[in-house]
Order: sequence, then C-alpha cells, then structure tokens
Amino acid sequence: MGEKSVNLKALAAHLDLTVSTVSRALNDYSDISPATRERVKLAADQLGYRPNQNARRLSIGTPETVCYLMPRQIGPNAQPFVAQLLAGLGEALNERNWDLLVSQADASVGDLASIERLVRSGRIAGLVISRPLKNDPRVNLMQSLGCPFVVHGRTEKCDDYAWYDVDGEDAFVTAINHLARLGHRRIGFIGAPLQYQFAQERLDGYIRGLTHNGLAHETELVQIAEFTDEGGTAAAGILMDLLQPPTALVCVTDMMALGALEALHARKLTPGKDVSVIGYDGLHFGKHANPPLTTMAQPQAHAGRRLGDILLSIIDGADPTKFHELQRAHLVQRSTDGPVSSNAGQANVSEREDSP
Amino acid sequence: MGEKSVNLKALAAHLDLTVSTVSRALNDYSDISPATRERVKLAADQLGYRPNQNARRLSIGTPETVCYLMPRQIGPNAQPFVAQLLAGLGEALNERNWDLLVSQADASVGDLASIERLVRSGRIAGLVISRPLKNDPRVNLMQSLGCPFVVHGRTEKCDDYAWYDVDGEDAFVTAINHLARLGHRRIGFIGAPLQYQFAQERLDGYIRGLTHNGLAHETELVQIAEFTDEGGTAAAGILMDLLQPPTALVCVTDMMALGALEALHARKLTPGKDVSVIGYDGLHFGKHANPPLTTMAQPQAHAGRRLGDILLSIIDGADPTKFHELQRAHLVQRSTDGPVSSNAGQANVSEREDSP
DNA sequence: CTGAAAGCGCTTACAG
DNA sequence: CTGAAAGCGCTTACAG
Repeated sequence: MGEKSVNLKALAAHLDLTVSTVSRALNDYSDISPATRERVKLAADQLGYRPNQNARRLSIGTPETVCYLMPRQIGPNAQPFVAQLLAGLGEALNERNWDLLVSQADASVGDLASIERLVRSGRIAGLVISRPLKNDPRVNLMQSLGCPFVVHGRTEKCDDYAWYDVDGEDAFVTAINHLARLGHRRIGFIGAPLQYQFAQERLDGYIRGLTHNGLAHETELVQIAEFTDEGGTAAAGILMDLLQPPTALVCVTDMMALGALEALHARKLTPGKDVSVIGYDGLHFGKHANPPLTTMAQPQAHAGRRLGDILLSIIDGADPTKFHELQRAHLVQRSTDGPVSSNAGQANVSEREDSP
Repeated sequence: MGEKSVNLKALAAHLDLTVSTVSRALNDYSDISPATRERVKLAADQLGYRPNQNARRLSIGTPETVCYLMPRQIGPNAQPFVAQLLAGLGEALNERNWDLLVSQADASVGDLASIERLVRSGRIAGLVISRPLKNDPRVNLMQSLGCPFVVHGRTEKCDDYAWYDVDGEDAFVTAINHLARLGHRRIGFIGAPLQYQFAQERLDGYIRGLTHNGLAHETELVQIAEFTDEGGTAAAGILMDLLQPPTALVCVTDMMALGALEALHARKLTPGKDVSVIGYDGLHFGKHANPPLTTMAQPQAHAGRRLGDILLSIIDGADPTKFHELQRAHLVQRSTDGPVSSNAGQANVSEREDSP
C-alpha cells in the first residue's frame, strides 16, 4: 500500500533506456523501433506507470483542463440540472483525457478576481459560464484575457462570443399563444430580476405573445421576484389579489410555478381549472406537482455535451462567433393549463371598494 | 486582449532582480527586505502576475487538487443535491486555494482504471467517493494506492477509513415507530438494489423498526426497484395489489416515494388517508408533491463542507479512522402520513380467489 | 539580504 | 533507431 508511483526515470532505469526514448515510445513516436515500443509499454503497464500530469502539462504548455463556473445557490436544491450538465461536459472532455474543474465565481466583484487568477495561473484552457447577466462582466473579462469560453445562455449583446442557449422568448410566445387559444385574455407574468438576461428574454416573449394575440400589456400583471418557489408564491399572491386578477400565469421557472401553485391553493383556486399556470424548464419533478405542472420544457439532456464540444473546438482554434446555438423549448402539457373558467374576469371584492 | 501573461522571469527582469528573490518575496520569506518585498508585490499586481500552477505544483510536489467522484445519473434530475455538495466542497477548498475536479467514475470495472490513472498521474491529493456499494472496489483501490479519501456514505466494513454519513437505519426505525404509533401494522418497504449500502441500511432499519414494534417482517412487503420515481411506482403497484396490501409505505428515497404516490393515485387511494407514505432525503421539492410528502430529512446543507474539511485533514496527515461522522435524519411531517384508515386490512378481491 | 544552481517530471528538437 | 541536452515555470536549499 502506498508504493510511491514510478516516474519516467525509474521506468527508464528499469528498462535500461533513457527517459527520452521511453517517453517517445510511450507517445508512439514513429522513430522508435516496434520492438522497444512494445517492451516499454509492457513494462509501463506492469509497473503501473502514469505520466505526471503537472509535469506533462507544464512541458506541453497547456493545462488540458476546462472549468465550469457553477451558478450560486438560490435556495435549496435550486439547481437540479447541474449534475446533468457536468456529466455532459465530462463526457466531452473524457474523450481527450482532459479534466473538469468546477468553481463558484459568479458576476460579483471579488469573483471576477478569482476568474482572472484562474486563467492567468495557467490552470485552465477554457471556461463555461452559466446564467449570464444582461451585461455580464465575466464575459468582458474573458474576452480581454483572450481565454476561450462558451456561455450557457446569452448576454444582451452576444454576437462576438460563443453561446448555447434555449430560446426563452420564443418559448413564452408559444406559452401565450397556447393560453390565448384557451380563451385567456388576462395573463400574469411571474418573472425573475431583469439583470438576468434569461429573465428579460422571457419577459420579451410574454409581451410579444400578448401583442401577437391582440392582448394589452398591463404592467400590474408583471410581477418580479427571486426565482425560488417562495418568490413564485409571493408574486402569484400579489397577482391573484389584484382587483382584476389574471386567469392564467406564466412563470420564468418551474420552481416559481410550483410556488405559484401554492398561492392558488391558499386561495382555494384550482390550478388548471380556475387559473392556468405554465412553468419553464421541464423539470422532471413537475410531474409530481399538485397538479402535474404544464411547462415549456427545454431540451437539457445534451446541453453539457454541446457546451463541452463547442469549447473544445474554440480551444482548437475555431472562430467563437461561429457558435451561436439556439435550441427551442416545447410545451409539455400536464394538468395546470385549461380553458378560461366561466367565472373568469370576476373582480376581487376588496374592502377598499367600500371605503370613502 | 490576450497579452500573454507574464511569468516569473519576465517579472524579475522588469524588477532587475533574480527569479529566486522575486519568488521568495512573493512567498513572504523572512530573509527578504521589506522594501523589496513591497516593490515586488506592487509590480506583480501591476503586471497581473499569477504563478503558473502547473509549475508551482510540480515544484512543491502536491497537486493541491481534490476530486469529487460524481455518482452516475439514474434517471433525469436524479441528483438535486450534487450542486449543493460541490458548493460545500468548493468552500472548504477555496480557503487554501485548492482546486476541485469532478469525475464520473463509479464502481464498474473500466472506471476503476480511470480512478487509478487519476491518482497515479499526480493530479489529485485526495478523493471524495459517494454512494458506495456494500463492498465497494473503489474503497479498496484507494486504500491500496495509499491516497487520501473520504466516503460520503459507508460500506459494510467501514472502520478503517474516513466517512461522513447519515444514519439511514436509525431513520427507518424512526419512520416505522411513527407509523406504528399511528396504528399501522402492515407496512411496505420500497427499496433500492441491495448492493448499495444505503439500501441495505435502510432495510435493516425497517426490519429493526418492525421488530421493535412487535410487527412481523413479511418478505412480500419488501419490494426492491431502481431508485427512480418509475421504480417507486412499480414497487408500490406490486405492494398495493397484494391480497393483503399494506396500509403504509416507507421508501428509501423521496424520488421513489413520489413515484409511489402515483401508484396510489392510479388506484384511487388518497396518500396520507388511505395509505401513508414516508420518503427519505428531505428534498425541497417534496413540499410541492401531491400531497406534500412526509419524509425523513437528512441535514444535507453541510455535507459538502464537512467532507471537504475531513479530506483536507487527512491529507494534512490526520488519521482517517478518526473521522466517522454520523448525522441523524429527522421526520418532516407534511401530508402523506396519517392514522391507519378504518377500512385498513381489507383484502384485495382478486380474480384468483374465484378461480378453481 | 540577494544571487547562482539544482530540481520537480515531463517533452522535444538535435545529434549521432 | 537511441541518447544527451535544453526547456516548461516554478521553489528552495546553499553560497556569499
């Protein structure tokens, strides 16, 4: 146990060869005789030799490592997709024997410094940024550092770097179209802080959807909150307590939609019957919601793999601006969408109406 | 953009000093005059110098990196806790400026080779293994390699290495006690494949709980399936279709419990009223289940941080066998547990009863 | 207090 | 076909 692992020198000595020859044999140089190549490889296997990667990478001049910048936790279990994304990234990297680092620097100040340190210290050959802000300083930083990167999502101005995204605007147009077809004319929007580009896009889609269906965009129907279930509950509460409450709600994340369902339950309203709710993400968990959540599902199975492949291509020298990959979300109808209810449009009777 | 980052040599030249002096100044050696130390640090800041970590680590002889072995995906979004765990690990590592690698090797054959390569190639100083099997070859491998590691969970024989776990046996005794107090006498167990130690432990707890409450352990009440919601649905279906179906179900994961709820709904049974269901994990999502899921919640907020701290201690030379940290899960009562229903114990009328 | 030198474990032109 | 040597960018005894 703990036999110190053999290095090139020891292996060479064992074989009565120089490290130079052994190294080239191991790396399949053509100027090594087949005989010694085999002999070397056999001995390497037997002794369990593995080249020291720090030394190797220092020598070849690339860290053969890529970093995934984890979005910070917003509430408990808010990121069920991280594992899947990492699995996809790892799959792409494994094929080359590259490593996957994870770090937690977001768009705040101190974290920019940590990103800079990460790339300047030669630890990584590329970076995956996720959940970008409308104007994200990390993107600017990476550009000025000249380090390859790919964004999972987009910023407002996104033409000069690589990204992979799902079309949130289109998804919300689809959701509104669906609701309009069901007869809804007052549709509430439950959104996330607009500094996040995804939040802005989905709001844009909501507005475009309204316009497209000849519906007015009333600002009181737009409620912004943290993208957690509690945020969704709070926002839905405000909307349902309006004098003219909406008959349907679209939510920027499934988590918020789940929270919105709670607000409906608290008001004895049945989701899908009294009030329709459509979420966004397509989380598997939505199937078990009360009732099962209708949602705009994004095709997340291959996001990690694609992000990895794109990043590797860029590191290999491809033009980043060639990679603008936009996927579409699709409507998954479960049980929270339905035709506008007969008593729709009923005004809430507020105490204030009776006041002076 | 892309100014090639300065290295020690360039920085030294810029300062008219040798790399030797500059290195020691940067690392706060006491034999450097305060004046030049300040001068060096200032210049380093200005030029954005960051020591190349591959070189540094090769020189100091440690990779300053730790690896987290991700459990493989079992179904979509099956690992909502991975993000939280990584965040905790990262927090512990950040304090020393160490890196966090993630890899996906599980207990299968080819993956053992990849673990061996990982440690032999000097890329990592330690490893976090999760979701171990009863007898996990990864643990044996790490021991024979003499590489520090910590297990999230335990194997059957777990006295000679470090682990952090939640007491699943105790949790299931608690769950059974709770159900027994509510009058249940036929309690079904929905489990995962028993090669996983966690599955065995929870089954042990189930049996111990039954015994403790004077209830018989009937093998037909134990159903093993994959730990996904579909697995839970299938297992619950079999149990509820028994001639003498159980009046309560305990499930080894919340995911399986959510699946079990579906099986009850399909049979027009109301969870918490007709049949009680208790899950395990304490997933946040359970709050939004139909109805909200009662569960044995594990304190997962600090698992990552603890695992990181333990691993670092071992790397620093602490005795691994000193770290056997067992947390307790606690009952979170939501809405799927309730007193045994009045029509409990009613036999299913099967067609076979009418047969010859 | 600072410099010159060796070494970490590889890779890769360059000789022979 | 193989060897001797330089170099990757650091750190750290060892001199002076």
